[in-house]
Amino acid sequence: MSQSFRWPEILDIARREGKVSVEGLAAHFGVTTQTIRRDLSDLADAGKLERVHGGAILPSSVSNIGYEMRRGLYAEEKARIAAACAAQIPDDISLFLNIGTTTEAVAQNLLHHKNLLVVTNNINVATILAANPNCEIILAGGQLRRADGGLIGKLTSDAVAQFKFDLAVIGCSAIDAEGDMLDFDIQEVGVSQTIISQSRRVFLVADRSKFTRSAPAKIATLSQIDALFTDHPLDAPLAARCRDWGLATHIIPYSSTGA
Amino acid sequence: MSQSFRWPEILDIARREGKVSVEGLAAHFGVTTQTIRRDLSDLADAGKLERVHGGAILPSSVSNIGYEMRRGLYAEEKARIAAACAAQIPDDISLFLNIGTTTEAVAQNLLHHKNLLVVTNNINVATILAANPNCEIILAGGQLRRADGGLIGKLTSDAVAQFKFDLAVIGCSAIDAEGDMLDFDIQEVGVSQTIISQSRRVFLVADRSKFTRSAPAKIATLSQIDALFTDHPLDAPLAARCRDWGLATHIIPYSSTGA
DNA sequence: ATAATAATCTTCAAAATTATTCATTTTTGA
DNA sequence: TCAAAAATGAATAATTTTGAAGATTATTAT
Repeated sequence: MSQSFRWPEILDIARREGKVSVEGLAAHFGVTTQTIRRDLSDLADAGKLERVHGGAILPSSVSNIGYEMRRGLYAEEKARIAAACAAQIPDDISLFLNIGTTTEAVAQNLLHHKNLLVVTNNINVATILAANPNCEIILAGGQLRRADGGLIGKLTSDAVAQFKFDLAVIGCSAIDAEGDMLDFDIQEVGVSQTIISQSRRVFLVADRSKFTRSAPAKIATLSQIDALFTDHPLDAPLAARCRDWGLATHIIPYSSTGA
Repeated sequence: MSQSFRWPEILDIARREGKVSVEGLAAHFGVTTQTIRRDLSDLADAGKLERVHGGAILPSSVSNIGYEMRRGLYAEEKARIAAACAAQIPDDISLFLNIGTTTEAVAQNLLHHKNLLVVTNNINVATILAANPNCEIILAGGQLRRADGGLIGKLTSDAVAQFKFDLAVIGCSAIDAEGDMLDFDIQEVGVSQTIISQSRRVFLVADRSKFTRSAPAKIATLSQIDALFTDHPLDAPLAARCRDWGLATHIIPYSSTGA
């Protein structure tokens, strides 16, 4: 079985898109679907791809696909929340950005900030902010979670504990009616708690979906947070609590003309 | 078999496009397809290309190291060195991979290894190996060096010091005639020394250019290394020393047929 | 569960690519 | 200049790849 001309390009597309379709490749190369099927089964035999009905996927990317899809949920909302949050972040500070697609969106909006010292446990945040030459980036160590590029574990907490931040921007998996911030992963909770304890101010970014979900592990209560950025007004009881706690709530509705 | 004046240009096109076609080259050079076929099979015999129906593509070890690195100096040598090194790495071990394009190429060749615990201070290595579901990845923390995605500094050394590795694969900026490994960045030297001290075995990967350069900071001597992977035979005096030290030297010449 | 639809596998002939051989042209070294 | 060596092009046979048609299997909708 010799190789084909198309193999490297098919693999390239697969690595970029996470998947390839028989139809799409046939159109792309101008050959019949039959030929593409032969290519894909050869590549699958070689262990480079995994065959599925209608195409092929990367052998590993099963978990990554979930992440890419999750990234799409409420993407517009996240972008607006992130822009509003970034607008409240001054230059010349030390800043922590933790795991989460919304914090990644915040990083995207910090590309023109000056003189930031950014610490993060999110490999994507580091990659995004590398494009900003006016900020120093420190990556906390830890075990890599493929699902979202997060770094977690004792190593992470230890690293975070060595800093003191002017500001931390964090996310969470869920917020319940009592105003408790929750997460799925107990290891991530430990890291988040360390972050909060090491930060002078804390911003929480959370799209509306977080208020209707639940998760098992408690990170902290909203009373420990300085500002909340979200896209939908809070229920009246929770809003009242937040007022009592002195929490600044920034509501950026989906329809608003964002910054 | 002497070489043709077309060879360098064919390789140049191949590196740029990833592939070359018999028809295209025949038109480009104004010769018959027959002549181009002879060129391509010569280049394939020399291991510089891989023949496919209708043309040729880069050898797989070269093509999957990515466009950016392919453009670099001694890119193919690095790819071959990396493939040979990865072939000597068993499954089921704890492994450290440090900064360097060659170690990144090694990571590329570890995508089908099983049950590895990989620790790295190279953000690119983490990204590459994330595609291997059969290995756990731990990123050492530290300050991000944009130039190469390396993580360096005290945070990095501290993180590394918490592990003990079955094997470490490291690179260096230069190797001098006395057999000393040298580097440009003093912070990176500290990390490398910690790595060596925490590893049961150490592999050094270094293309030929490292033997003709110099750098200010000393990492260690080759006597502390277990195996060296390079692409060009060592000078007689240095080779003699390495023999005395019991260093296993793997010479993978440019013309060899890659793994 | 069953039918309908889509995707895949199998087989085979047509088309394209390649290897082989040999004559011709070009280069090289005395 | 000449002869030997190398490179090229052309013709043919051998091989490989491709697309098409029908049978089989998987997925989806009712």
